[in-house]
Amino acid sequence: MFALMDCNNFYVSCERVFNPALYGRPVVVLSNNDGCFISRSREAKALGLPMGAPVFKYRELIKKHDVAMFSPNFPLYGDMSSRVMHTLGELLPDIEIYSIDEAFADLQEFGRYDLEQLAQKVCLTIRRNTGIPVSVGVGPTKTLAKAANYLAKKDTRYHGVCVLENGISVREALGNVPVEDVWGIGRAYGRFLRTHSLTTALDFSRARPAWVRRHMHSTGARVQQELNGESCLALEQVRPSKQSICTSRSFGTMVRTREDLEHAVGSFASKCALKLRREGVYAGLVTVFLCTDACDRRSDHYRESRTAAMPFATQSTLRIVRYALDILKVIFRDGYAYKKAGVILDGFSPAFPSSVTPSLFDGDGTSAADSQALMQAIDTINFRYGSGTLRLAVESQSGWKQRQEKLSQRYTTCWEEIIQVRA
DNA sequence: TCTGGGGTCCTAGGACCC
DNA sequence: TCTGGGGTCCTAGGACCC
Repeated sequence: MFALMDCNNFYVSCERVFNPALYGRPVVVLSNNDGCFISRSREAKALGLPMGAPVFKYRELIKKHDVAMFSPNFPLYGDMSSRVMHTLGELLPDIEIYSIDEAFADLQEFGRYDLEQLAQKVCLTIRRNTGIPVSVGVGPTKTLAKAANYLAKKDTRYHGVCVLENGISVREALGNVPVEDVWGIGRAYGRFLRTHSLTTALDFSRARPAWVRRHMHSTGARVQQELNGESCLALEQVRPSKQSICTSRSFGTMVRTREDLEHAVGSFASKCALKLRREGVYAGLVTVFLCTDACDRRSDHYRESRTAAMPFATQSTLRIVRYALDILKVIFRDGYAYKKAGVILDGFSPAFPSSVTPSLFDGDGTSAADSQALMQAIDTINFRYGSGTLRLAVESQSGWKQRQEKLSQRYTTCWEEIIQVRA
């Protein structure tokens, strides 16, 4: 059996832990740039604020019901996530951290336990240790555990825990899961399946396997097998290393000059290089993209991206930023109001020096080893004294700031912003 | 008249996830 | 005025190899 633990409206719950006045009130957390809703409390959902909807369309409703809004505070959510996962790992030793707010657990060694009780213990302990409310779904496959979790959250009768153990309870439950909400199906396939009168997870599980494979390929076939109790997806306890790394942002106000875009793209490239070093891999390709506002119907649009192959794979901020800025020179067009830009790294090699061949004719005077030591020194200083303590001149926020008007404190990761308690 | 068979690698596009 | 950011996997098709 597998369990899936999922935090309830995680980002909102993180804000509430440090601001108890928010309990019982409608609360939302916004996307970067304060653009749309990415986490909603139960009260906010009840008001009809949809996931992913732009904030400006709901101004009146927000004002009328005094909805509390927050800019996203990822340092806080990341730290709270690791606390939740730590507690979960103490209760259930074999876990796969699937996302910032979800983890699977293999329950093989709990064969003789009452799984319902075990799941309840998980909820209570995580709530007590971290303040974060969670739901737990249990089933014979990961996909069924996901479906169980969906029901645990959706249907209040389950009180946050749903265990699908025998064939009958599985079938009953799957009849209550809309087909597009099955893990791995999604909106597009959901629409397609509905045109063939397959509206629930149960309908889909009973469709002809050959038909499913023809229209939804191997992925769809696997989803169906998993729904029918045949486990195809194992617990992945070691996270596979990343294949690409991306840093991109929308701008708070339009960016028009090349200089301002250089500040943005330089900052994104530098951030990518840092992520690359944390991942422990070397990038061979740099991509830069930029675009005007796709939602703006009055102005001309321009979007372009270009990829450059670097002469050898690197982790160096200096090199990666230089290549990114070179690409920007090529794709930048004067006269447009840019809304968004980003940098992507891929073409990874695992480790230096075994699989990275340095260039014999590399002309910038720094050996790979020197640049390695330099990056390490910069990272150490920035870790100790705060990110951005040492940075390139081009990394600057001038001209491309994001909107971030409702930011809460970094209560758990920054001494200056630690919570204050009055006696 | 008539033109094989078996591969690999890469990319773009479309789907999915959180 | 105003619409996020960061990932994965799969397939088809083209270019190339012998």
